[in-house]
Amino acid sequence: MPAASSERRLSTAEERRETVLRTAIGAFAARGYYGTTTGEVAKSAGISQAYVYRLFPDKEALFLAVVEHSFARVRESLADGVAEAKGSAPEDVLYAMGDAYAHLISAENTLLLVQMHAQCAAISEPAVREVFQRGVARTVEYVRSVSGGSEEQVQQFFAMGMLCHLVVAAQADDIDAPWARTLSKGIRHY
Amino acid sequence: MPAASSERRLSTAEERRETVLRTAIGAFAARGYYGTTTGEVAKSAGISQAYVYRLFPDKEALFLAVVEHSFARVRESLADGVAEAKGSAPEDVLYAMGDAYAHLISAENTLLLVQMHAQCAAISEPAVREVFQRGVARTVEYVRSVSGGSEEQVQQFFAMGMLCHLVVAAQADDIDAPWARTLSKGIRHY
DNA sequence: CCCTCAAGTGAGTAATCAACCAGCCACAGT
DNA sequence: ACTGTGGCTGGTTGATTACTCACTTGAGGG
Repeated sequence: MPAASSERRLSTAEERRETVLRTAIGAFAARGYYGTTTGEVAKSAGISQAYVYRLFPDKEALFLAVVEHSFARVRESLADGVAEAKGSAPEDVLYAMGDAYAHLISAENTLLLVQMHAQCAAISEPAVREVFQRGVARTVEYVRSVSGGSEEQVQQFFAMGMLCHLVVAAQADDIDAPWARTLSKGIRHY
Repeated sequence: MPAASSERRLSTAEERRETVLRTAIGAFAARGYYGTTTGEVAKSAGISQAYVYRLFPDKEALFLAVVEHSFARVRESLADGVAEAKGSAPEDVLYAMGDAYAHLISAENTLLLVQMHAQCAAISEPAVREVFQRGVARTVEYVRSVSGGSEEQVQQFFAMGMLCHLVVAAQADDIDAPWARTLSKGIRHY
């Protein structure tokens, strides 16, 4: 397919790389860095396993790209949230971002899962740790700057985000028990 | 098998099982369920890989035992904290438990790491999810009952706990940057 | 019609994994 | 001294893994 009208045309190899990236999020979401095979990634992208290695130098580079991509998507969605904030007070902006995040993780919960797995892999994979740190750093600074919230408010925002991870992993919102209700109280999910 | 003289004496096989359990925490802490081999577990316990399979039916059962054990240790340490609380108001008790937890994860940070990995493995391993749910449930109910805190207070307690996971994974307390200070603010570490 | 070149694959390889088995060895009971 | 038993291991297996390479296919240009 020739470039036709689009000016910023990617080469087809780069297109492939991007589709692999998108589908690989779904693959890594289930069992993380160690538990996901390059064969599964290939299958989810509809290409041969060998071709994964033409597009990415190795499994690690692939995973790093996936992690970076998912951090970027999260920040995008936070930005969408800001646009819908009811006011410009920190509380309004933070609330709107929380809402946007809640929408995101119910629409594409794979992003949430990849972030969890990245956090785990960061423990003993230095390259993952570096990317993870940068991702967290950028997100924290973004939230701080766009909301103008205090240190405590920003910290609280991320503490609630982490609580979401726990709620999802323990499937607390599918369970009707006091402990589950206590953990998920006030956490919106759509 | 005769009980010999001591009634409280464990059979040596069960002793072994317990030492394997303790050392396996360290092994799984690094790379989690999928990334840790039974050979590594054996090495950390100083036994042969084959003997791991005499003590535990399979890798999954071993990991489940490790997860359960680490949840139990966490609750133990929370209980220790309660004993040192300055008063009996929910705030006092919760603060004391937070302090005990902070001590625990700096003395044996492998526990924290195993909990993180269990949380990740819970996503796609039903057996792990079950054990993880039970562990979280018991801990939440323990914190609630012993502190007498409100739903919000208990939730807040666990949100801060989860924030600790993030801080550890991102090594935020080793980093001198605004984002890192914002995340770790008020989180005690010894 | 042939050449080129990039996209894409089938069939491997060497390494590693969980799990198993046959048996060694120290020691307790007789 | 003989024997059984439980703790423990070396050696192995079949499956799976990350990664490689020789090869095919198809489009475009001269």
